Amino acid sequence: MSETRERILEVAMDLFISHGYDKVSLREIAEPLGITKAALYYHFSSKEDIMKVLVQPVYDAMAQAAGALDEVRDRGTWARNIPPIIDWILEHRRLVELIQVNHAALGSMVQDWIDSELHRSLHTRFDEFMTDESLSVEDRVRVAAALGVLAGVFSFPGGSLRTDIDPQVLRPLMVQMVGDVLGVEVGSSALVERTA
Amino acid sequence: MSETRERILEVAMDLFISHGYDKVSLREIAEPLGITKAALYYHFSSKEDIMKVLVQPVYDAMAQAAGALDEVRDRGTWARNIPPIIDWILEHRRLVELIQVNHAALGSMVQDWIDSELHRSLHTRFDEFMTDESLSVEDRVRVAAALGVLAGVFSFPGGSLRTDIDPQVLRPLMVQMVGDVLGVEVGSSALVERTA
DNA sequence: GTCTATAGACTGATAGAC
DNA sequence: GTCTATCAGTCTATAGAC
Repeated sequence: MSETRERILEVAMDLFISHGYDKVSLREIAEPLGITKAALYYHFSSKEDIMKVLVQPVYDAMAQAAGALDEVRDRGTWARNIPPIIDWILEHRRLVELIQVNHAALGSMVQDWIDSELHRSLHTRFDEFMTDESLSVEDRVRVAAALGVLAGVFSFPGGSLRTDIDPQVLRPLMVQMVGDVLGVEVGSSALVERTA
Repeated sequence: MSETRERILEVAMDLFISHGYDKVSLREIAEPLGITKAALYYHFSSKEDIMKVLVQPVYDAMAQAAGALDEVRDRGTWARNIPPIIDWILEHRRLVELIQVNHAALGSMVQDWIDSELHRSLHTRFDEFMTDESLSVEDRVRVAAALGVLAGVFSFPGGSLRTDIDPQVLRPLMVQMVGDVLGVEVGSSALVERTA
């Protein structure tokens, strides 16, 4: 892959996080790279395309995670799949930030993407889960809250948590907290369901 | 307060949540009200002013909460103050959504507001908290995660949780989950203390 | 691969009539 | 309080030279 293309993605990632997708112009992305905005169109078909390429890994990961969680919907299964998810998040902190900050911008983009590709099935799957009457309200709310924990750690005002804290310290804490919220033991080795 | 002004705020709230602040034009706000965008400027000094008026209650509430939490920084104190916060959130779900969705847009606005008013002290207070070395990393992370729980319940993809679930059902669940994350008992005893 | 130049559209905001 | 008309600015995207 082209060297310039990579650098465009890096600069775009930084600016989309710090200023937000909508506020960033193509001129602002091109300038620090020493090129003009017109040159960007050689590497990407549109501004939205840049964002799409950036967040693609997230949807890939979500599709994979959703697939794993699809078959059995009990807390034990969730618990088993959580540590890898947390690892993924810790390795892609910037990506989590990108999505968190650009909630609104991504919202309208996904509306368009949803008509094609796997986004449709992914969106449907999450929606089905949250409206699945065979699951208790408590279970569904707790899953949403667990995702809130994972996202919240990186979106706290001030941002000091994002940068200052060692991932090695953060990981066991996150595992513990998600376990607390889901009401299950999510040990690195032992996976014992906590019967309430 | 003017009737039209109220209706402008309602329409703006809806649109800012569903499409995002940046994507909503003044024309789109005025049209459903049967007026032109120029008329908006009689009621508000700018587009940003509309947003500012909408989110003002949040900062007021945050300032109040921060004041209460300022004096004693132990988990017991946090626990005692959580139920009222949850009540506030449940009564202002739309407002939480508004902030959640427009993270990026609000970010750059707050940058400007911070030079004046109480926003500066509020921002400083949160930042101090998160970098306070006298608190353990675990405590700080858990507080951030607890906020993630509160926000996460309302920002889950699909939005079914936002609308479908009865606040009366949600409240004890949220109290329980925040307690789980903070590692404290936020039981019914604390609820009784609450002044309705 | 990158440039200059420009099209084409939309936006927030203001001026002034009623 | 609301209107019409308009300004000045910004943006994405394209055309075509090099």
